[in-house]
Amino acid sequence: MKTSTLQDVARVAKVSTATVSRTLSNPDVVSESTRRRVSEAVKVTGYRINRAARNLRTRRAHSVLVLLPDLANPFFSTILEGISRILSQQGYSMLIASTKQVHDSGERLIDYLDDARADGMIILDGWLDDEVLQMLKDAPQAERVLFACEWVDGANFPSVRCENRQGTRIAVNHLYDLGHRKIAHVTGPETNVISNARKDEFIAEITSLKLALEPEWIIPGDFSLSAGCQAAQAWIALNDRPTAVFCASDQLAMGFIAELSRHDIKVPNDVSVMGFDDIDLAEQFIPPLTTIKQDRLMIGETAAKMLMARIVTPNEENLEHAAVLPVSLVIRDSTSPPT
Amino acid sequence: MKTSTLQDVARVAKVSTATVSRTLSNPDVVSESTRRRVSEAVKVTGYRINRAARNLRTRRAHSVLVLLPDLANPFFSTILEGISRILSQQGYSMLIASTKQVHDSGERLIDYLDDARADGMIILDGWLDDEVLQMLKDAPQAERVLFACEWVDGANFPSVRCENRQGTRIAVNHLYDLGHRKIAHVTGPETNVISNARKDEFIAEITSLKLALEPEWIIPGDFSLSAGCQAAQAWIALNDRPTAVFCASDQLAMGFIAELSRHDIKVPNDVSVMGFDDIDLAEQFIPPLTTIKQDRLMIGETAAKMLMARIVTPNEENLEHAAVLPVSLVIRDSTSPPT
DNA sequence: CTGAAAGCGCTTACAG
DNA sequence: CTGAAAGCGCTTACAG
Repeated sequence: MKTSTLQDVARVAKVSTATVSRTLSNPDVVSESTRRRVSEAVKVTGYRINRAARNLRTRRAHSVLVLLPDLANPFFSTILEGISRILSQQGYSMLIASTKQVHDSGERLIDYLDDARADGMIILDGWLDDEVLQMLKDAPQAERVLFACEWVDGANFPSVRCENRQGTRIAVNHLYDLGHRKIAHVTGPETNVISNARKDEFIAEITSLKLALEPEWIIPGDFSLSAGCQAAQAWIALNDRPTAVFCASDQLAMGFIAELSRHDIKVPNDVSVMGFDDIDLAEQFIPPLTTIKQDRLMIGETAAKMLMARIVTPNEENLEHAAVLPVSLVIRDSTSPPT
Repeated sequence: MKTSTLQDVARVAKVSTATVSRTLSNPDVVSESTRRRVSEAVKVTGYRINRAARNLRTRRAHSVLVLLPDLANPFFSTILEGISRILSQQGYSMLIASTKQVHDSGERLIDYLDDARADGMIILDGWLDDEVLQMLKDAPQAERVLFACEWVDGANFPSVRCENRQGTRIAVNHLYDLGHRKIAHVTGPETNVISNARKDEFIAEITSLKLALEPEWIIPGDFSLSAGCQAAQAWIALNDRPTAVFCASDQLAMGFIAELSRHDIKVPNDVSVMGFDDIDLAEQFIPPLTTIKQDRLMIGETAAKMLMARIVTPNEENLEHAAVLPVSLVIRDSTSPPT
């Protein structure tokens, strides 16, 4: 049972391959009777288009690369779901790679675009080497590279992100409204744009609320569970402990709380803790986590739509260049008035 | 800056395209001096192979589809990492799709193989329709379809899975050794092969240990957090509550514990609870979860290696057909002797 | 509305 | 060791 080609269909339908091709991709331009004959022939032969051939001919890979920092990070799964939904609607496939593996295999990221494996890429990694970044920036394909969640200050890549600063203000004000006046912040990684946006806005908002802010109340972290544990130790060691802690990610908050619980410190009774992201587990955590929700499905869908627009109509004038999506406060049980 | 082709390289190196192609794919067959000239020309022209062209010519997609039930499920991320590692070593790309999206887009799963989008597929979804399954089974491409974690009773697909039955015995005996004599089981989905393997073995082991087993002690679930919550309510409602509960997944166990904590029932003081899988969060959960660890990285790597062997040498006689990987007991804080 | 023909960029027998 | 040539399976101007 060899797979049949356009030729086979053409022979059975007694038309040219050109006509079969048209019937399949643009049925309106052929006559009713031709359309019927071709569909019949397609059915009889069990024809499936050969995408490798179509890709070569149309100079399109019909696929998009999604670059993750780390495949094992569950933060990204819902974003992938959103991306994949849009791509698959448009007949595109989703290729996945992690930065580390691309690097280890000796490839350059730009190769994916150059060698016709992908028509564009969505980068979810804020940790690209300057060298890699420079290479992307200089390439003519740069306009088919889009950042989601992360972005690059100074570079002109299209991007999708959430309202990091507004989310931070909402978080601080939630704690303030509960009555907290001494609020600490556990940051994400020092050199990360998201992390810095949240940290800067945290400081700005604390200042504008005229609250005290000791330098030790900004506790350095890196978005991970284990950094959250370490941050908790730092908080425990403080003489003058803030009554509330705003963590730059849910994972940080969970690690923070887990470590506190090992020291018999109760959340929210002894200290209020909140996160950022609203990952799936935030709701099931004990206590369920108060956090700032990012709509990750929408981030994924928006990123895919913006990229597809650039792929399909590359020279369009008014392409959306940046989307900043709203966030919302989700109040659960890890925050309460200070006691 | 148009991308250059083999032709361009050939022109610069003053050889034929055939020679350039050989130099790139099989350097040993060309002369030293040719090799130098060609590499030089490749550098000068910035040549990148066009994979669409190569794929068409070699009748290989150089990519593998990984099918997930649900992109948003973090259980799979480490498996993907393992798969991707092996694929990328061999110059293959990883395509990701979810069963639902394939279905919604009106495609058939087998199309991915038929239309030259993928050379093989790894299925991580145990929920395929009978119809879809039948179509895969009958297809000549069936030998390039491999199941991982999940498998299909009766069908002859190659598969990779962990020692579900042995893991279950280890779990039951861990609880038994702690002194528990009344042990409940929260199952996975009713029609799932993994779930049933674990349930059947649970019953067998309880029986062989000559322990009591009331019908209500087998609590139906479906691997999810929320099913775990419901199972906890069922357990709470029992007159004669088992002192230990073996859950068929970590997510179930976490939901179970979360719900108990809402009712002020302490784990492990009031009841011991353990899971299965050892997902990333098991360690950070409160209390850290005792569980049976599946090495998901190894599952992914093994699956990819087995599939690649079938793709590269399809007619090999002694291809490995099934791999069953070991599991191990990870003792943390959610289990203790009964009080 | 339809067909003949060129060509996308490679690889690979075949011949030398 | 190397080259000329065919061909993978499509799509798309061009001509009618």
